[in-house]
Amino acid sequence: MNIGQASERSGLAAKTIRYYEDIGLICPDRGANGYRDYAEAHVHKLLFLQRSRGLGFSVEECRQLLALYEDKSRASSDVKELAQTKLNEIDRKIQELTGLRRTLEHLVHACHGNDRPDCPILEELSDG
Amino acid sequence: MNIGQASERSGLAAKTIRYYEDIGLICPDRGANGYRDYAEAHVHKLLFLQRSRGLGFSVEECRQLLALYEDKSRASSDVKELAQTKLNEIDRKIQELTGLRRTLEHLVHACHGNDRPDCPILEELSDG
DNA sequence: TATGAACCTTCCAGCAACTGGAAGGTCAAG
DNA sequence: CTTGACCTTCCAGTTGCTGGAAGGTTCATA
Repeated sequence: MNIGQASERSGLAAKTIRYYEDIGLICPDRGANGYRDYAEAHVHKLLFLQRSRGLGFSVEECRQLLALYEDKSRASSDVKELAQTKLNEIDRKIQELTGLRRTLEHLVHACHGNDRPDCPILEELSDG
Repeated sequence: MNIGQASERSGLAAKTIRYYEDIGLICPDRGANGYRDYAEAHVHKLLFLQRSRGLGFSVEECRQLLALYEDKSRASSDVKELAQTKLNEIDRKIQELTGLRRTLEHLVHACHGNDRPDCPILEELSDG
């Protein structure tokens, strides 16, 4: 199938699929007209990428996961380790954002938000 | 003062400060030797930037906040709106990450993580 | 006075992970 | 035969810096 359909099937933009090819993640055949030609296996791989990206793995991590996926002799502990690391990262991000949220909410609350120029948000940003 | 000290005082890397100058956020004087020369007011502005970036505002949003800060006739509601929008964004991000976290934790839990190749994480990524 | 370290300058390139657009080739329908 | 929807490649831009090269300045010390 052409890239348009592969895009529709995988949920990835055609541009993104070409980019993944550029960086060596996926390599479709080519038709006589030079068009890329995707088989089911390719779509499967694209979906794998779409899902793992959606889970917050970086493209490089996706490359590792894909390699593990295709390595029939892999140990599941390798995959688990990758996922656990990512889980920890996500936890850290959530904590950071939650802290931010608290501060910002506090500021928004303190600001009366009217026509007058005095503003606790700017004061805080200015004076720490 | 030179950029090195401005960097130390503001907590921003010298490179970052030069970058902020490139994009027109801050414009120090220059000494006879061509060195940048920062006054207290500049350091103040840099600290403002450092704090607002730390609160998750984009550089463009920081530019707006800075403009509001320097506009003596601004309304505090303008600032509050910006902060509220950012707060909503942060909320959305937290929710998204929390969803991710749940999924990933589920997968990590389901994977026995041993030497054998069968792995629920890869199965999920592969088959959705 | 010379020298060396520690500053400072500009410019160019690159990171992630795409996205947009230009310029052009191909294909199917009417 | 034309129109419009595809497809191709290539180049540039996004965000927010960061690293490095090549060179100028300043200051303390030998």
